[in-house]
Amino acid sequence: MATRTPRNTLNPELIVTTALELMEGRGLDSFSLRALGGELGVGPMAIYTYFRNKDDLYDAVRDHLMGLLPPVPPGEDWPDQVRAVCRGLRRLMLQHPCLAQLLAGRPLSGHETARVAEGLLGVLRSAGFDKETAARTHTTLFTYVLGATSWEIQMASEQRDPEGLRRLRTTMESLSATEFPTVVELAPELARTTGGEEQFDYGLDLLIGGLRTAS
Amino acid sequence: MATRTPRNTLNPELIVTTALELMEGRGLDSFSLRALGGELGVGPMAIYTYFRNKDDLYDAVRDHLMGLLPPVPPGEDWPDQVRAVCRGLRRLMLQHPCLAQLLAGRPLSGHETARVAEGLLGVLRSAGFDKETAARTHTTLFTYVLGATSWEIQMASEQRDPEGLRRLRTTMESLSATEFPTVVELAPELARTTGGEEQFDYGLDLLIGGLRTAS
DNA sequence: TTGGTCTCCTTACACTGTACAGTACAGCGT
DNA sequence: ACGCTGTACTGTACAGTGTAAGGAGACCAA
Repeated sequence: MATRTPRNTLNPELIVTTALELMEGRGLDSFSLRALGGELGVGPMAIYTYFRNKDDLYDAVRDHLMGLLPPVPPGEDWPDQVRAVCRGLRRLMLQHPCLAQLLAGRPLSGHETARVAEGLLGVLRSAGFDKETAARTHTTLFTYVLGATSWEIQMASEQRDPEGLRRLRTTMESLSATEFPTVVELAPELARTTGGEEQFDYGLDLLIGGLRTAS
Repeated sequence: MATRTPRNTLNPELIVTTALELMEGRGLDSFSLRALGGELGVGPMAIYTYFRNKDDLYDAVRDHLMGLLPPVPPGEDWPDQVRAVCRGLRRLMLQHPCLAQLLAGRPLSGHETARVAEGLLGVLRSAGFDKETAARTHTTLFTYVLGATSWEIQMASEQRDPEGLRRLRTTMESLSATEFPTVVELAPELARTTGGEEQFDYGLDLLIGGLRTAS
């Protein structure tokens, strides 16, 4: 008991931001309470003073990240506003890859998350959509962004990893051109459309186009 | 060493099907190689004779599940065929909830997975889409189904769990009606649109509608 | 009979989240 | 100034995890 860490070195905000740094630095999979405690100069159990368990900490980090989303730009027509919100969420997920896993693994909660939902729902209601259509559209857009961007992130990380790249190649080469002619024929296009803003906007514009003609 | 398990009790197919049963029974999160070995009457390390590691086993289970997807129904127009493929994948994910996590966590690979891609790409090419549009549309549809159905599964499991239900309620009640008027106003609709075939088809038809007008 | 290969076993290591109990300190009412 | 209580953090321990390393028995070819 020679050196004892002073009192009140910890608080929820510090824990969340430090946890976020670790998640982004070494990846969410190798994030552990022991590593977090080590970074904070504290034992792993100290975290439990502020969070009930690891999942609660995950929720807090997720909500913190959602707080970084800019508000909806005013004064544009609704398709541009919808585009802005969806692109913003995609950008945020790309800048913080752990956000994709945090969003996929647990149900939504938190103040900042509600703020984001409020923004998108407000746009849709102002555009004249009735309650049910606004809710349906919100869920559709959100799940599209989630699925498309998660996929993009995963593919990008697979292509960064040499082992993953080798796996992709051998997978492609093992496909018989007689059994899967279309896949083999479209291999270059498929490789090109596994991510990128262009691919994201393509699907987003399909949704918005469908919304336009439906209303 | 009184009783020794006989030789050749194991093979990849048996391991995959047994692993699948365990994942569906107790959930993918609590699946472990020790539990799998126990179910097979074998030590955990025996699995490594047939799979390089746990992720390789995941890939095999995923591909096995993809093999359960029925082929594309012939003789219909392309929107109905696209609907059939997407609905089929959703149904499969709902019947085997672990499939969602297996699809989200690792890149695609495997023979049966390629078969599914071949089916959808073939529909799109036959419908007259050019190579690039077919590839883009394929990726868009796939990521939409993945995101929407993963979300649906997660919300359903949250609503089954009493603790999760309580969490959802308190989250909703904690939202100030003055700060988040639209979210509070649309709470009933949002709760209704977190899943279900109707919600899934709504988004799917937006995409197909967008495709129709775009071409 | 010998040698090799295949299949499964045992042991061990470095981790994980977290339950439980203990300890030092701050601020309180008396 | 005293003792009490609550807070913040520590230490230890438990039940798990994936998997690396090496060993042992069974089969088969020579």
